[in-house]
Amino acid sequence: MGNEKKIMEIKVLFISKGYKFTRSRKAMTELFVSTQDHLKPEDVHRLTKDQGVSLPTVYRNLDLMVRLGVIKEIEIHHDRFYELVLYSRKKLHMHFQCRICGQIKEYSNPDIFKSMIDQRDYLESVYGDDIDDITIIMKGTCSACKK
Amino acid sequence: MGNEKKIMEIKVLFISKGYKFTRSRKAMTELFVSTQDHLKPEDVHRLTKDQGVSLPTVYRNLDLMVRLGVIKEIEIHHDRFYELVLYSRKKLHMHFQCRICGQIKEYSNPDIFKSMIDQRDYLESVYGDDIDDITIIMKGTCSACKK
DNA sequence: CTTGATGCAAAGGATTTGCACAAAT
DNA sequence: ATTTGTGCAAATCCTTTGCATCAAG
Repeated sequence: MGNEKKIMEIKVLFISKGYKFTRSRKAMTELFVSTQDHLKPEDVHRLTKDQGVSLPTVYRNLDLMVRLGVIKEIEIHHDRFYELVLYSRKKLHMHFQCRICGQIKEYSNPDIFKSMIDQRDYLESVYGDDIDDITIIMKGTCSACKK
Repeated sequence: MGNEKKIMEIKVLFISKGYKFTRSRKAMTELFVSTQDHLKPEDVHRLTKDQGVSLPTVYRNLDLMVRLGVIKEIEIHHDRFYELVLYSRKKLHMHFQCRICGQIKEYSNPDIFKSMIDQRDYLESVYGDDIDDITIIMKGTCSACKK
């Protein structure tokens, strides 16, 4: 799906829930749609402040976009990161952070995903809980830093 | 293994790495050995301050105990929790937090653990990274709150 | 127009640090 | 005796909030 179409759909989502699609929200939406990176609040601010977005507004809209299901928050090593999830259709996120270079990458392997879903179903039946979100954070040494 | 023996082994670990086994570290060690709970820094402080442990010291020693591998930190919903891991022998931690009551519980199911280890080995071979730690955080509605 | 959103500045809360003193080896 | 650890108070950092103003629908 093209970025323009995604942005338009997110705009409609905001409006359908009674929120305005303001200049700030447009700038943040465009940012998340156009990057694969995991962004900290300060990153979002750095990349949108030339469009007049203040830091409190970044925080307020990150919260809102999480509640709307546009982006997802993950916490690693005392930092918050946000990434677009609206089009990921999966409720399962698997990240790897290298202890040396600090870089975060996402593992998205269909076989593993399928296996994790099976495991979720099994855990639900064993413990009786409803599980609606799974975040997996792995740490270690990345292939580049191993050399 | 008895708690006394664990405490003694942790004491030896501190000393073998050149750290002193002070009153504060003893109090914190005894606390973690004697509870199954996931404790926040403020919890640790509340439960040790009558033994004269200050909040900065709690933070300093939590960091140290993580580095020594005595305890592990997990971050959920903007909170830090710590738990004893020295005797858990597993490098895999699976937690569930209920969105309603906020309670955290640990899933420790041997079948799932074995399956996750297999998946880790597979991911290492596919991506070429060394994975030494896996934290899984699941969210949803717990069996008690579902009723 | 009307309501919600924003910027600014200030407040808040958790975590960290400087330093003189205390305590463990 | 020597070196590390600690308490206290203050500083720092990230995040949130109050409020007057602005702008989207």
